[in-house]
Parts: sequence; C-alpha cells; structure tokens
Amino acid sequence: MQIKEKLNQLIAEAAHKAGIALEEPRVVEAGKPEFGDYQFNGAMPLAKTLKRNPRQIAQALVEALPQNEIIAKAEIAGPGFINLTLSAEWLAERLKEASSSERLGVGRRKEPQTVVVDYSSPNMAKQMHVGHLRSTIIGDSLANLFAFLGDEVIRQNHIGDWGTQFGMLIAYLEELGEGAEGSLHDLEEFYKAAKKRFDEDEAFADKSREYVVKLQGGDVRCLHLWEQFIDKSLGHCEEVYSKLHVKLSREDVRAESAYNDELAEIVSDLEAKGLLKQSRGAKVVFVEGEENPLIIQKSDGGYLYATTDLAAIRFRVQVLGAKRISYVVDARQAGHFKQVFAVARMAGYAPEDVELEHVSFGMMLDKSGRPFKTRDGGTVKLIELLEEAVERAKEAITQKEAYDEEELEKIAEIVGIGAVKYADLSINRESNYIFDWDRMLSLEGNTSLYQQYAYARIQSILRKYEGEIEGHVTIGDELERRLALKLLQLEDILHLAAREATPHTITAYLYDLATLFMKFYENNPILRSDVPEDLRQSRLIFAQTTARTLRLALELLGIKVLDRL
RNA sequence: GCGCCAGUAGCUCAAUUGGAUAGAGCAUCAGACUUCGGAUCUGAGGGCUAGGGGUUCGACUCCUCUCUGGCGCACCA
Repeated sequence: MQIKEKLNQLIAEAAHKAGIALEEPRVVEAGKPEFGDYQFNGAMPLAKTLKRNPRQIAQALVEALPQNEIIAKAEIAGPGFINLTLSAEWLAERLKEASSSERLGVGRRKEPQTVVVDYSSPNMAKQMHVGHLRSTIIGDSLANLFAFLGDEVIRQNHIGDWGTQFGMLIAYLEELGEGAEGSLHDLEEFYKAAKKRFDEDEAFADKSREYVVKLQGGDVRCLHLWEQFIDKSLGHCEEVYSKLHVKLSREDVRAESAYNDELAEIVSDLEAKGLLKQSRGAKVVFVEGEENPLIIQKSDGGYLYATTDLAAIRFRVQVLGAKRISYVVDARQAGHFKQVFAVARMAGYAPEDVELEHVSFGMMLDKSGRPFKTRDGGTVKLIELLEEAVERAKEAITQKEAYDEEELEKIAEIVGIGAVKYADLSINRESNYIFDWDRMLSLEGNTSLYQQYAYARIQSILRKYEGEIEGHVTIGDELERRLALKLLQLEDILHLAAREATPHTITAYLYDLATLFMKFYENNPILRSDVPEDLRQSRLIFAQTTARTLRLALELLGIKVLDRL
C-alpha cells in the first residue's frame, strides 16, 4: 500500500480543480500526532509565486479535494499547513486486505529495472577482515530489498584476484609443494610468510615477478597454481558468507581477472574517442574539476583498478543490461568513483539513463573511537569476529533463560549474527560506526533482540490461540489507529529505503512498529476471557500482521527470526 | 596546500530531504504487575543542533567564514 502516492494524487486533483498550478505534490508524515496522519506543506511555497495568501491557497485545495474514502479530515493550521487524518474504516479495511496478502500488500514495481549491486569484494590475497563487514552486510540487504520490490537484481562480487602480489603467492605455494593445503588454512600467515621470503630472498623475489608476467600471459602452470589459490581463498569467504547468512555464491563472483582481456581494448577505445592524454608517461583521462587525472595505463604498460572498473561498468551496462549500478564501497573511495563515473559517462559506457551510485559508508571504530583492531594492533579477522558474536550472544541470553545445549547453539547463532548485522544497518551508513558489543547485544533499545523478542512474544500468543484468524479489523482506540497506519506504511518505507539505499530507514521503522505494538499489547488484551470474540479476532489480526511485518523486514535485512527465544 | 565527509542531550543515534514545540534508546531519578512471555510498559529531568554571519513566512537541513575531527590527493587495490 503506497499511501503517500494516493494522497498525492488527491492533492494533485484538488489543485487541478482549483486551478492551482502544482507539480508533483508531496505529502509527508505528520510531525506530531495532533497534526493528524499526514501533512501537505506545499501551500506556503506556492504563496509567493501565486502572490496569494497561503491560507487561502490551502483553503482552496481543501475545498477542491475530490470525494474519497481515504481522508476523514483535512484541516488548515498555522501559516498554511494542511493536516490530513485518514479514515479509520479505510485503514481497517486496508489492514484486513494486507493481512490476507502474501506480500503484506506490498506491490511489485510495474517496470522492473536491472540493478547491479557490487558489494563485499574481498581481496583474495588475504583473509576477510572487519573492513569487509559493512560492505557485505549493507550490500546484501540492499540486494534483497531491490529484489523484493520487483527489480531484476544482479549481485556482483568483484573480488580482487589479480595483481602483482599473486606472483609472490603462487611462487610460494609452488615452493611448499605437497604440504601446501594446510598452510592455506590461514591466509594471513601464508601471506606474511610469502612476503618474508620475498623480502629476504632475491631469487625468490625474481621468480615472483616472473610469475606475475607468466600468469598474466596465460602460462598454464601458473594459472593452475593461481586457480588453486583462488579457490581456497574463495572458500574462506564462503565460510564467512554462510555464517553471515549472506546470499553471495560463486555465481555472483565476477573477478577482476575476468576483465583482463578487455583492458587493452578499453585503452584503445578511450583513445579513439579522443579522451586519452599522455601525462608523465602514463595514459590518463582528465576529468573536469579534478586536479589529478584518472590513470588508465601506467607508464610501464600495466593497468590499474580504474581500468578494470571501467571495463566492469561497460560489461554491466552492455551485457547485463544494468539501469542502476550500486557500489557498496567505503567512503574513502569517493574520489575514485567520482572520476571513474565521470569517465564512464564521457566514454558512453554508462548512458544518461543508467544510474551510477556510490553507496558509501564510514569506518568501523572501536568504543574509544579508534579504528577497530585486535589488542596487539592487527586486523580483526571477520570469521573470528562472528564467532565472538555467537559466544557473546550465548552469554547474553543465558542470563535470562535456561536452554539446553543444542537449542542454545542455534539461538545464539541467530541472535549473535543478527545483532552484528542489525547494529550496522541501524545507523546512517555515511557516518563512522562505533562497534560496541554491549550495546548491540542489549535487550533494550533499537536492537535486533528487541525485535526478535517482540516477534517471539507474538508467536507465543498465536500458538496459544488455536482457532482460525478470520474476522474483521475494527479500530477501537488511538493505539490501534496508529498501529494500523504504521503497518500500512511498510511499502512507502521500503521504497524510501531502496531509493536512498538506506537500510536504517527500515530499522527505524521496525523499532517504531515494535514499540507501538508493545504499547498496544500492554493496553489491549487479546486472549483474556473477557474479550469479545470479534474484538479478539481483530486484535489477533493486528498481532499476526505485526509479526509478519517484523519478519519480512528483518529477513530483507538478512536477519533471521525465531518463533521461540 | 587543495579537496571530500562529518560535528545534534553525559553516551550511542534519529529527524520523512526547507516545515509547526529537534525526537529515541542507554545511563540517572520516579512509577505500574496475583506477567495473554516483565527480555514489558508509564513518567521526569537533560539541547544556543561546534561557533559567527547570511538567504526567507520558516534553517539541524541551503550559502559563507571560522574551529575541531576523519579521510583522500597519478602510475597499490
């Protein structure tokens, strides 16, 4: 149910009827309950252009509102606000409708577009660390969201599997020979050991460099070693993805190396289009307003990640048919993407109708505001962080309840991972993010556990009630009105979150919803024997729809829920 | 030096993209129950939105300057 769109239409019709020129009216949710449910603030800006009193304009709009069953009350307030209150009957009927729909009344986009979401993108030379966490979590939730709203989503894991360090790594892998399998268990150690050999042994270093050339030249032996290495490294990533409940698979991997054969052609194409310049021995493209150019080919003939990124954009637009490409990459890359996008436009790889967006996010900091590191200053391996999350979840929940071992393991896994993801997704991604175990595993406030508890509590009610839920919705008090409205706002919220690529819009909504339900539930008994059956049916629908909404939205965020906690 | 981003309650975060009296949670204090799961709910205190100037009916939001912090500034990715 897209409520705003319906209200906008009514206002637009009113404006038309009243002879007021109004492009795309936009109602917003009311700032306070006493202002009604929605408000339209467009009369004030119109006052100037029309040279009329804003209250008069508002008055004319209200009088011209067409007959409809949605708006129960339209009032003018202050300098010219139009406050709209929706009809309780209409809300009740729509809620009933949503409750009996599989998608809770959320429609699919009429004209689906192909969206590429580029996220996670680990480097194969090393183990995944906390730096990959935010991209993986945010990207996955956005991909889920776009897909649910009806877009054709293509996940792209642009893994770093190409470059000079792989010469060193495969040379070392070869040197170890048979026993190499075990050494690859810890990539961090493997990398360090290889680097040590590289620094200490000139012959080894030469061989490494030689292997880079061979590898890029397609030497079968080197390619084989490299594949072995990548396969193992990707296996580590998959372990993390599985633990994180992230839907990335090998099919979503399109590695940097996949574009290798196109790089020379990108250069000649840019040259043919007259964009390429020589500068200090390198081939570059100058972007207006930027001091430094984007380097396409190094003076030694090598290519850079900008080149690969351009090839990737071209591939995504021309082969995959992308109309929106979302790069979920940390904020430090803003300058890089700005230039790459600009060049992609100039070269025609991304025509005007293709949206290129850098979904940037801030750094992960510890409680004292410093970059998140281990005690001795090293990078925190992602897999270890997730294991710790599960362990901490165990402690947190056993303080409240006694579980048997098997049950505890299962619950802690869902609670712990959910807490890590929710904490990340619940803040505006642009700002830096303070990672705090205690807060994310708290049972109170805007946390995943609060949502999961609300969900489990409703499930408990639904279990106790054994009959069918099939009555009508009646809106009795103000809390029920607000709850009904909140439930029906789901689609508007999802669209907003998708358009802005802001998962925290959804978590904020969920928190509102869960607290609102708790209040409703505190005041409006459902199963108590003195509640008349028709009222009970209505309240059961509220409860059930709330639970389904919580579940749906949490699952879009990649967070699992449990019927019992 | 140039550029980008941020600065909101003691702490962690919101604020529907320029709307009405800036909202939540944590923490603090005070309440509610013979609990449909109290892992809950109700209430109180706490703010010159870093600071100055401007734009207008109206500014946390836009412009400008200053301060503070983070990050980026060509052959790594």
